[in-house]
Amino acid sequence: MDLPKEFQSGYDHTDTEEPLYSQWEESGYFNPDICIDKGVTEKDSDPFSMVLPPLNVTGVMHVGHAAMTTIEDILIRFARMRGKRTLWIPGTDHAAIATQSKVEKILSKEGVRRSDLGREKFLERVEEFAQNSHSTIVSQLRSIGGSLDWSREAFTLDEKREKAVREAFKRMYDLGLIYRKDRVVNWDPKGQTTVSDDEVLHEESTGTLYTFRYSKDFPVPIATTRPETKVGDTAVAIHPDDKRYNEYIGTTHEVEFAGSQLSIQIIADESIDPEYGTGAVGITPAHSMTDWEIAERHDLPLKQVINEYGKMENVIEELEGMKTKDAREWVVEWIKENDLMENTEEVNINVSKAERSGGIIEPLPKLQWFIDVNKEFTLEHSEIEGIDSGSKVTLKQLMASVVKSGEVSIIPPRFEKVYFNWIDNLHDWCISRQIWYGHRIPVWYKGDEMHVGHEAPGDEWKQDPDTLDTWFSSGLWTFSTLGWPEKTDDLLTYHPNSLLETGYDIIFFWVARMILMSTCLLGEIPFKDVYFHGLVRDKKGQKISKSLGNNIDPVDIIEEHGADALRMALIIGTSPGNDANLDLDDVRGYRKFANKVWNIARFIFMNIPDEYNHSEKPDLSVKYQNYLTEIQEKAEEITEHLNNYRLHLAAEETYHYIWHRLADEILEESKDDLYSDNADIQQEAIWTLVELVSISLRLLHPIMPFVTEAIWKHMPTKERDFLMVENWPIEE
RNA sequence: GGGCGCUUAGCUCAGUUGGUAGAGCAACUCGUUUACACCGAGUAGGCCGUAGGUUCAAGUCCUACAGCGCCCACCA
Repeated sequence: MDLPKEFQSGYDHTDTEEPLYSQWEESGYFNPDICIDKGVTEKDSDPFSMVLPPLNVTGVMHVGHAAMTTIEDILIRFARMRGKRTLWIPGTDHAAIATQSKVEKILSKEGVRRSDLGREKFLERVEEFAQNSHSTIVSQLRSIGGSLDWSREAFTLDEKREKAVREAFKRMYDLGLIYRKDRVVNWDPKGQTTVSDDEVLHEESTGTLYTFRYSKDFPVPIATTRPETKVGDTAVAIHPDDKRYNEYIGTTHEVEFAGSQLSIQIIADESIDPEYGTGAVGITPAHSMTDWEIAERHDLPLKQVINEYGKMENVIEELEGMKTKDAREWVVEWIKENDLMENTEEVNINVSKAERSGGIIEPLPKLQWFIDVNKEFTLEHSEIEGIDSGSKVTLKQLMASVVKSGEVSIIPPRFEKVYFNWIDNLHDWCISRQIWYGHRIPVWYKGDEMHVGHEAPGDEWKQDPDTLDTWFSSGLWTFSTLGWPEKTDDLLTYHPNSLLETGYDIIFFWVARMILMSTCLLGEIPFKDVYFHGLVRDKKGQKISKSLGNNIDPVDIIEEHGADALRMALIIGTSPGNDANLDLDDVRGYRKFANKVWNIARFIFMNIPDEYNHSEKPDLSVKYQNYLTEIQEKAEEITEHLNNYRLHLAAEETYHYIWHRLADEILEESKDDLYSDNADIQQEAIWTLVELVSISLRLLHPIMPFVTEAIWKHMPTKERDFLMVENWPIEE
């Protein structure tokens, strides 16, 4: 066969990949409905659905995103070729705090603060920024070859998702699961907002543990690392069995400490460790989460002495307005001057910081919105294994049970432990934020009246100024992208999702929250399988970070070596849940592989006789029959690997077969027959080789879609217009 | 304080259910005007972290230990 022009030399990804992606897109095959219309997918075949973890509109993609997209695209293409109704929904996440602080940083370079602009103007700037990021991200997803259904693209902050958010909020409020209360929250003084427990990072550090008494006649010494908060104490707690102090339980003492009049009750609480410090803890209900919980149990009064800016308040004049750090020194001095200090000791402490802003968390009492994870409610409708419709459940129980029963299965399974451990320690989720970018809390106030719903009941009603934690809307993602709360066909067909593929770093933030939302609101699991991939590190195994300057831009790699090569490098040598290193030498190697595949096909096509008809199968000698049996077995193995999410093994097997078996051996062993004068022998050889390359290309397509599709255009065995919708070599 | 992962060829890592070790890269030798130098043929290189145990058989299962890394946890 005469080779077409583009086939006369080596493979060049630069003039292949972009046009191919456009052709795929124009074909409509990324959309399962069109696949059915065009007859490449059976109307009643099994669905296979997945969402792309929505990418934050904070910036551009990095190699980690490229790896994620690659893994998902491989599984999606595999499912599509197996004839499933395959849906993969793209989307972006507004990433509230992250995006807002990014834009604030940009503005600060212009010398502008958000308060200078006001809410509306500021939000315009954020949206402009988000829009730009979005365009970049979308083009990056395309360049990697992601076969996403763009017609269903979603954004966590678009109109449809807003509807879902408000509906979810209202339903959970009506169930009593969302409540508004004054309680101690993680306050980030730098970001000027609350954050959830999961957004707080604990850093090891050293500090001083001060042991002292409030006053000379106070019966028990206490120990603390934060003396400045002690002006807000309302109790001292001891263990009920602690013989040293239990005669004082139930007594109240009026003391004057650091200029403040304190009324200290001595109470007994099981949570106190008699071994630590003095065994007596000064309880500061307003400025410590655990103290607040103790205070709740004992109905203790609360006294706030630190404000939202991390400064002292409600204290004597000398301290008023002082930063906590300076106040600590002042109070320590006061203790010493009054001869109350009994001991000081260097100890390890944890410093709690806000994940995004780096601000040091100040626990403060604030009126906020929460999701109650322990409250019992009636799950009206349930399709969850082991939980009947109408059962009394808590969110914690729901979250635990679907994983315990195996209805949601986690890969690799070791992450189940991590998940359960998180649930065991779970507290109510603070969902309100004081930032501007995000879903406004769907609650309106008029005087003492409150309305929860989709819109304001009237003109005089004022909406809550706060916004929702970004993970509230992300938690709805598996069904908000399918049209919920409408009962759409998509929702019926594609929910629960078949698979969720994401990084293990967001197991709590996102995976757990999706399970919470879906089980609660739909009475359904959000997905059947969860596959966790690891982090992508640099060649030396170092974490990729700006400060190390080892950032690798996937777009640069794609331009230089091609998306296929990058995809292969990101898959081979990795295993589920483990971090992987990306070495550019590997990418170069796989680029060679793409060229190799190209040349294998070129060689075979060159040797196809002009009047060739592949449907006329010749009689095959044992040698050629064996080649076919062998590839069939290979294909079964590879299929098995893909079915079990062992992508790295599938890729390796495919690579190895094509290069070192098909090219190095089979092609060489067939050359004599190809050049034979005997037409039958020639026919036998070429027919088998065409068959082998046809199967090979189909096996390789999910992993290296571009080069395989480019070759497929010239395949004599082609049944459909694109390889991406051809049948997988192994039937289910 | 609790939990998890890793430790296998010079480097980076695979090794699904236990059957006397694999890949890529690097190195070395040789070859090639005939699909591909983005090539081929070949060579060398490993008490599979340490110590025990289970088993006919262990890189693979169990126990302990060590080094490295990670996650969770507000001992005030």
